[in-house]
Order: sequence, then structure tokens, then C-alpha cells
Amino acid sequence: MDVSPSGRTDARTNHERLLVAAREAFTVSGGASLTAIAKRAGVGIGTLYRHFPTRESLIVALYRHDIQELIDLAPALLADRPPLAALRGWFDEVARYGQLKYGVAEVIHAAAGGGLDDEYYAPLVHAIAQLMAAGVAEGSLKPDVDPEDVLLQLGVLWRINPDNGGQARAARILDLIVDGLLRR
Amino acid sequence: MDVSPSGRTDARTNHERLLVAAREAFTVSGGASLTAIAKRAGVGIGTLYRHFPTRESLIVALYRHDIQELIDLAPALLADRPPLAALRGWFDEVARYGQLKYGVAEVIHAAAGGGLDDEYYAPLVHAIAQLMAAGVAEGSLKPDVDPEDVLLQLGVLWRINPDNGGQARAARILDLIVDGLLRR
DNA sequence: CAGGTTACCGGAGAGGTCTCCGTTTCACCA
DNA sequence: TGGTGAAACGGAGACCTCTCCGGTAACCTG
Repeated sequence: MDVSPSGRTDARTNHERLLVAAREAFTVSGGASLTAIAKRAGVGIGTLYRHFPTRESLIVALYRHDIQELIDLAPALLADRPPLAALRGWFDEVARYGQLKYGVAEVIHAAAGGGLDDEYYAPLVHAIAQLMAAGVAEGSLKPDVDPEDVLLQLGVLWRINPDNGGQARAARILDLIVDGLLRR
Repeated sequence: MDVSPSGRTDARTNHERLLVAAREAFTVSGGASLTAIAKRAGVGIGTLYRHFPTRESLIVALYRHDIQELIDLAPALLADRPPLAALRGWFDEVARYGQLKYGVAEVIHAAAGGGLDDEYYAPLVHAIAQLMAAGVAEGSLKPDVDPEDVLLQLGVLWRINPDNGGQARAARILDLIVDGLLRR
């Protein structure tokens, strides 16, 4: 996932510089090649890869904060809405994040892609599990649905063309997904 | 999508050779670089790209036949099963094709990806529409669901890791999708 | 504070995708 | 049966991802 911050100060420095460069690159243009990021950081491409073995791992590091927000949102929503509304609200937020912040989309996409790198996608699964548990307890959702299956289904959000009524389409599909979870 | 067969015989020949080379490459190894396919066809990479502007367009041309099979299957299923069983059966078949034939997966993925190139993804939408219409007529499915939304949802099938219980997961998710379409 | 280990660095290189454009060749017509 | 213009060809080149390994220098230890 991420190289552990070891004793070497140069390693830590480079790690920092890479994150800064990546953040700049992403906020400026919404995307950049790894080569360009390494160059911007004044570091060799090899160094970038040692610190962040995959493209996602870099992005995850960048957007850890936002993802955490998403995760924390689940219990917050549950606190002041009925379970179903909370679930649907959370889905909406996922969609919104995805359209807004390139990085979050990337991560969820990667997570859903079966990257199996539990480290950072487990929390997302956990958030979903929480939301679903509330609905199950209430009797409105069917029990025994695997939250990972649901995360996987959310992956559809990133195959929707954003312009041209994509927002409406996303809403419709989220409705379908929720309906699929309802107890009959 | 595909270059129109013009008067030039060399164009037609190369088109043919590319298809043959691609088919060989895909059946032999399940996948190949475009460079390799062009080389195998004895043609420049530029020629390959002129005939097939995108990777998908090449694969679509290759698997047009299989996709047609899938499309024809919809009415066949409807003829000898109740609508819901037909729908679910068709979904299963899509999943099976996807795991079996690389190309079909590619196409549906591309189609669902909003490639907007109606030419070859409209038939898939139409197949779904047929299946759904039967369910609606029978009263078991909700009306007014956009078949494209459903096709989009099927895209999840190609984010499932095939090994490691992927088959079971696909079945579970297809159940969820169908449940989402049921009238409540 | 000198020397040795060893983690870390950087970039060359392999292999891909896709574009661009100078060159070749075909089909048509006088 | 040429001659000719448009269409098709092909590969160099720009740019990307990712790997590998010889060189470098930061820490530790005596």
C-alpha cells in the first residue's frame, strides 16, 4: 500500500514531496501521468513507484481524508434519519463525492475492483454494513446481504457519463439498488 | 465504428487479415497487444488503427456473432419460461458469456461505459427491454425502468474477480438486481 | 569521526497505446 | 492503355506504465 516511514529522512522528504506534487497536479488538471508527478516532485520515477506501488495507492494517500469523511458520515446519517433514508443518503453522497473528487472515485473503483487490499477498503465495507444492519434491525432490509456485494454495485456510478443527464441516471440506479435490498 | 468497405481491395484484404490475426491471437492467448496483432497480420499499426479506431471496435467486429447469439436468446427464453425466469436466465447467460468469452465482456463493458455508439449496443438494450416488457405485462416487474440503466448495472459483472467464489458472488448480485426490478 | 551496511535513489529500458504524415498504390477515366 | 488524384499504407515518434539494478549517501557503531 504505502511504504512505512522509516528512519531515512530523505525517504520521508521524498514521500512528502510526492504527495504535494500529486495534490497540485490533481487539483490543477484533474489528472496527471505518474511520470509528470515524479518530475514535478523532482524525483525519479523509480522513487515514486517505491513509495506508491500502484496509482491507486498514491491517490488513496492523497484522499485518505475525504474517504474518512465518507466513512464517518454513515453513523452520522444513521443518527438523525431512519435507516432507509440514511442508506440512500449515503449512496447519494458517494455519488456526489465521485463526481466531485476524482480521487474518491478512483479508490472506490479500485476497492470494488477486487483489489483485495483490505487495508483501505474494509472501512467502506464496514460503513455499508452499519447502514444495512440498521435497516435489517428495523425490518425494512433483507438480512444476509453481503456488504461487499453492495459496494461492488456502487461501482456502476463510475461508468455513468457525468454530463447528459448522468446525475438523474445515477439517482435512478441508486433507487434500483436500494429496492433490491428491501425486504419483500 | 468500423471503416466502411470501400472500393480499394487492399483495404478489404487488410481488414480481413486483421480480423483473422486478432481471432488467432485471442483464441491462442486470450489477449494480445494491438502491436502484436498488427504484426501478425503483416500490417502496420497505423493500418490497424484506421480499420479499428479503438480496441473495442476490433473486438466487437470479432465477436459480433456471439453477441448476436446473446441477443437472439432473449425471445427464445421468453418463449419457454415465465418472464422472471427468462430475465434471470438471460442475466446468467450474460455472466457466463462474460466469463467464457473475453470479447463479449469487452463489448458489454464498453456499451455500458456510455460509448454511446448505439450501433451495436442498442440491440442489447432492446433485448433487455423485451425481457422487461414481458415482466411488466405480467405485473411482476415495475414499469418505467430504463433498460439502459439495467445494462449499466450488468457492468458490475466485469468487476468481479472470477476466481475465489466469483461465480457465487455474481449470482448473488444478479439476484439483487432482479429484486430491484420487481414490483413491490 | 571514520567506515561499513544497507536502505534508498534515479533513470534506462521494455513494452504498450495512439497520432501524424510522407509515401505508395489502387481504381477510374480519357 | 496510361495518368492521376484520392485513399490507404506503415512506421517513427510522443507519451505512458512499470521493473530492475548499479550507484549513492544516510544512519549506526566502534
